Amino acid sequence: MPMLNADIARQFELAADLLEIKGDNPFRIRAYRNAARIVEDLPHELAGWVADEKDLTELPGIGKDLADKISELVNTGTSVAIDTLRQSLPPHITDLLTIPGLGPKRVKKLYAELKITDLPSLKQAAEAGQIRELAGLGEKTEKQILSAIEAQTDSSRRFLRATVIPYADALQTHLQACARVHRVAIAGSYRRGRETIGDLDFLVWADDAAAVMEHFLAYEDRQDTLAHGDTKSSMRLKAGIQVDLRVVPKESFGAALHYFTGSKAHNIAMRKEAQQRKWKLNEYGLFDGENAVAGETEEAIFAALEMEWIPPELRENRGELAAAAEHSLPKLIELDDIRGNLHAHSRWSDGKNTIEEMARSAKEAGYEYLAITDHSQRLTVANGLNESRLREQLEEIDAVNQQMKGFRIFKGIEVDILADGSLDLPDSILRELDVVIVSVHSKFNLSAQEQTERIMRALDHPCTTFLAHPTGRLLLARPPYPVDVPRLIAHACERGCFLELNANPQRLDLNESYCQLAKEEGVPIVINTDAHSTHDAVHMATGIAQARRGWLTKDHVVNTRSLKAIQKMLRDTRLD
DNA sequence: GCCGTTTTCGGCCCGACTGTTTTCAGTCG
Repeated sequence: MPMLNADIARQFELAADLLEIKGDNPFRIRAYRNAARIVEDLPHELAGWVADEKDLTELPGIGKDLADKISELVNTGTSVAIDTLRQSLPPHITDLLTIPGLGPKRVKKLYAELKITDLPSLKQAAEAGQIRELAGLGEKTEKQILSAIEAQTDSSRRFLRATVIPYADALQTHLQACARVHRVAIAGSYRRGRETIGDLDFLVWADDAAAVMEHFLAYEDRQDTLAHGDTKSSMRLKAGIQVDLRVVPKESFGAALHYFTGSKAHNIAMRKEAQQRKWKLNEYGLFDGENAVAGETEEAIFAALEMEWIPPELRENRGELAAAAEHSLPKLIELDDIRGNLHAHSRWSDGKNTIEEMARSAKEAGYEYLAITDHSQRLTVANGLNESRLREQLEEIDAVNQQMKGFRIFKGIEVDILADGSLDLPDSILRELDVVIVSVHSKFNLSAQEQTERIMRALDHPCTTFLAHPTGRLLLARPPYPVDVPRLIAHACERGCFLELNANPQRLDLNESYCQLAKEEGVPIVINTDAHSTHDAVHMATGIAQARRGWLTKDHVVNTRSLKAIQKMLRDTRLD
C-alpha cells in the first residue's frame, strides 16, 4: 500500500498531538499541523514527487526536516522520529484530546497523576470521582467529561452543507425577529461554502448584547446551552448541530465577519499582513495603535491592506492573499451563469419524474437545455436501459422537444464503465446520442493503477463526452475509490473531453483541489445536479459553491455556454 | 519546525469563556 498524502498528514497530526501533550515548543507543533494541512490539500500525491526526486521544500511550510520526514515515510512507510515519539507515550492517549474541555495540559496531568491512558480509563476515573480531586479540575469538569464520552460519536460529528442550510435559515429568521438586532450574518465554514460543516457561526450587530443572547438561547429548537457570556454564546440544536453566536457593535461588524469566516490559516496570514504594517487585526477591527483604521466592513479592511476583497470560498490561505494584493483574483462563477444541466435521470431508469416534467422544471429555472442521461443496462438495480429501451426513449425525447419552444432536451446516457474499461452499450447506439457520460458504479476495489487505466480506456472511447463523479466518494459515508485523478485530468486534456463536478451534496465530486488542477491543465468542467427528481435542481447551488472553492470562473465551466455554443462543444468531444 | 524588503536568529495571531486557583490557566475557535 503506497503512502498517500492523507497518511502523511495523519502522521504529522499525530506528531503534533504527541508533542503537545509532552509540552513541546508550540511553534514547532504548529509547523507540524500546518504541514499536515498543506499535504492533505495537495492535488498531487507526494509519493510521486519523492519518486521523481522533486524538491519538497518548495511547498510552503515544508522545510528540510519535514521534507526528509516525508521522503522517509514514503520510502520506508514509517518515520523513526515519529515512531520514537509515539512509543514514549501510551498508544491511545491522543484519543483523550477529542473530548471537549481536554487539551494537552490536562491530558498530561491525567496521565501523570491518575495513569489515565485512553478513553475507557478516563471514563473509569470520572465515574470513581477521581478527576475532581486534581488541582485545577473540579466536579463540573468531571461531569462534562463523562457526558462527552457518552456523546462522543455526536460531538465529533460533521454535517453535509446541504443538511445544515434549512437549520441555518430558520435560526437566521429567529434572530432577525429580535427587535434589538440590526444585522445578522452566518460566518464560518458555512460562509466559505465547505462541503461539510462542523458548527454554525452566527454574527449579530446589536447594541444590547445581553438581550440578543437571551433571545438566541430562547430558541425553540435548542437542546442545551454550551456557553453563555457577555458577547458570545453557544448552544446545541435538537438536530445535534452546534451553533455559536457572537454579538458585536456596528463599527466592528466587518472585522468580526472576516474573523469568524476564517479559515484559521487565512486569518493568521491576514494578521501577519497587518503586522507588517505595524498594525493589529482582530475581531474588533484593524488598528494602528489605538486608532481604528477599518472595521465596519470587510471591504474596508481589505482595502486598507491594499487588497481586493477576497470571496469567502477562497479564504484558505492557498494563494488568495497574494492574488488579492496583485488584484488578480479570478472572477468566480455564480449560480446565474449556469444555462443548463447535462446529467439528469427520468422514470425510464431510477428517476422520479417524466422527461417532460424534468424538462419543464429546468426551463422554469431559466435553463436553455437539459440532457436526459439515464442509467445503462448493467445497473439493473436502477432499471438501466438496454439498446431497445434507449431507442424508445429517444423517440419520446423527440416528441417532447417538438412541443417545447426555446428549450432543448439533449439525448444522453450515463453508461457504466465495465470491468475492462469498455462501455455497457454498443457503439451503434452511443453514436446517436448528444451526451455520453461514462461512470464507475462497480469494481471499487481495484488498485489505483488498474482503476485509473480502466477509466482512461473509457475516456478514449470516441463517443465519450465526460466522466461523471470521478472518484465515487460519498461524503461522510464512503471514501473515494483508489484512483490517480491527476493522471485522469492529464488524460482528459489530451483526449479533449470534460470532467464532471457532480453537485449532489453527498458527492461534490470533483473536490476543490482537483477542480483547481483541472483548471490549470485546461480541462473543462461541467457542473451537473445528477437530478433524480425535479426537487434535485436546488443542488446546483451546492455545486457552484464547490466550484468557487476550486477557483473556477464562468469560462472554465461548460454549461455556462449558450445552447448554440454548447452544441459545438459537445460535437467537438466526439472522435468518430 | 519554518521563515526572511527587520534574512541564518529570533520571531511566530489574538481574544472570549469556563471553572476554579481569588487573579488566572486551560481550552477553544
